[in-house]
Amino acid sequence: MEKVTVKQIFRETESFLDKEIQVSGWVRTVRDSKTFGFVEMNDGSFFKNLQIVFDNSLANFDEIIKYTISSAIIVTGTLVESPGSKQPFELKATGIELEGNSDPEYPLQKKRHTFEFLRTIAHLRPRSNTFSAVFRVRSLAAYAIHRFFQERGFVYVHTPIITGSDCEGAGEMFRVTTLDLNHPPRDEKGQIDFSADFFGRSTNLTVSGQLAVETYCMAFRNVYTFGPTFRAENSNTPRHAAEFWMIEPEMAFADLNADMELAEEMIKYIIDDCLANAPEEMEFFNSFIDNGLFDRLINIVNSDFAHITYTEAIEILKKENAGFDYPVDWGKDLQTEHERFLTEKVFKKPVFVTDYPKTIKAFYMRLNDDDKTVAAMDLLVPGVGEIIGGSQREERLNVLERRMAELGLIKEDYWWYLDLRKYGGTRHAGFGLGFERMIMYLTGMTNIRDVISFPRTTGAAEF
RNA sequence: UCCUCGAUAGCUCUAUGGUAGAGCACACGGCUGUUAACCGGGUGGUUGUUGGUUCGAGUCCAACUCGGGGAGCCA
Repeated sequence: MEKVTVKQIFRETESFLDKEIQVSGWVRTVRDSKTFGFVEMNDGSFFKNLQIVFDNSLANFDEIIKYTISSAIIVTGTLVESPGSKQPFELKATGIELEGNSDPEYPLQKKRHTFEFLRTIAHLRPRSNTFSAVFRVRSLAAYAIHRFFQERGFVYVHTPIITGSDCEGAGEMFRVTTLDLNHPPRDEKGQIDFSADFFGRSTNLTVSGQLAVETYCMAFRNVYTFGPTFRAENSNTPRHAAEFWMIEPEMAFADLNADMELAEEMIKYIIDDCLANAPEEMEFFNSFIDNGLFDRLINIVNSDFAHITYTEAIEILKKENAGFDYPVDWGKDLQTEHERFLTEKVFKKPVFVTDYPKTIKAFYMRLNDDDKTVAAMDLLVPGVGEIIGGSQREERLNVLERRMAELGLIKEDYWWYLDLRKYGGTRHAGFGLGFERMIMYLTGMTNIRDVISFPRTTGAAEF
């Protein structure tokens, strides 16, 4: 007898109709009557459940009607067209075996739970509809991202998780150490002596693979990283986690315009791919999580992203004067309320904001001819805000060294980074995409804790 | 870190300062095509913790703990 998955049954129904098959999975609910009953079963291969019909001709009928939610079962039977309107077919069971019982205290009920409660049972929540859909889409989106870059000849580079450079400059870092924290070795000044540490120096978890991937960019032309990053920021919001995944492409012989073209193409590719390959999940999100989701995503795919410079953005915001809590002034960074106003009220679609003042951006961003702004871009999207930050990098050694000096950075710490400008440096550009923020945008989920399997946030690392 | 809201049965939530409640889950009974099945009766409580006000506190006050939302920072 052929063992099949629920996904196969849904995708190739014709080849299984009126045939005897075997399926296995977990009970979602049992509805029983005096002489017959229904088991709703999910086998993990597919978002939707399979309805199984059984009656008291089965020897273990009395046990089956008592199966608890999430019991593991193996079912044999014939796939038939269903008289019910809620499903096209059902499995008429000739045998149902209990593989593993589920304790009656199983905490997931059939009714709705709050996401807050489900976070406390992060080991069980993938069995719920919402999380089944979220993590299936997360997997597909990751694959789509790899395919997008691989199809374009980008080389996937694994940059280190443990980094010896304490100069990535993207936020607070987690220290990595094997020193005895109760009795750390001290130098003559009484400072902790990290030369006695495992790596012979102070090390941290990476906050960005960008500087490292730039080195491979100068060898492979077009490259990308896709891996975990860590920020020890004490920020407690629905959009921040201490451990999250980031995609960072980097292109040689490319300027800021090419960078933005790549970002726009990538966003559209991921959306298209998930709509095509996870239609049931996306339908679920549109119906139960975010009613405007399809309209928004289709609008993104079909529209050209807007482009404005930071200076133009400031002019628009000053003219609109929409009662902002924070003042709008050239030289100050855009606040969340300003970003959302631009993308949600002014443009009503994704918008690239470019050419920020050099004083509010990182040292490696390429200085524009006006000597005041840098070739940086942020992509703002309705609902989420900033989803991508990128720039053309400063390839001119003397300008880069001058910028570092202005910001008080020590040249010797960046010796290998500066070497790239000495040995055949070229224009190059890249960006960073927060993977979880992309998933939030794709699914309509509003809390980052609900798109990471086991989220790590300030004060929370259960599981 | 700051501001703000919240914490009552396993879950989701009601309860004017005066007897602790419902739906779901769970166990039991009923029902010949159910659809988060339905119907019946049943089990289930240190009201987050500590202290205070009061004849009397789930309810009012204070601190703490945990959680949500907003802000800062960012992806």
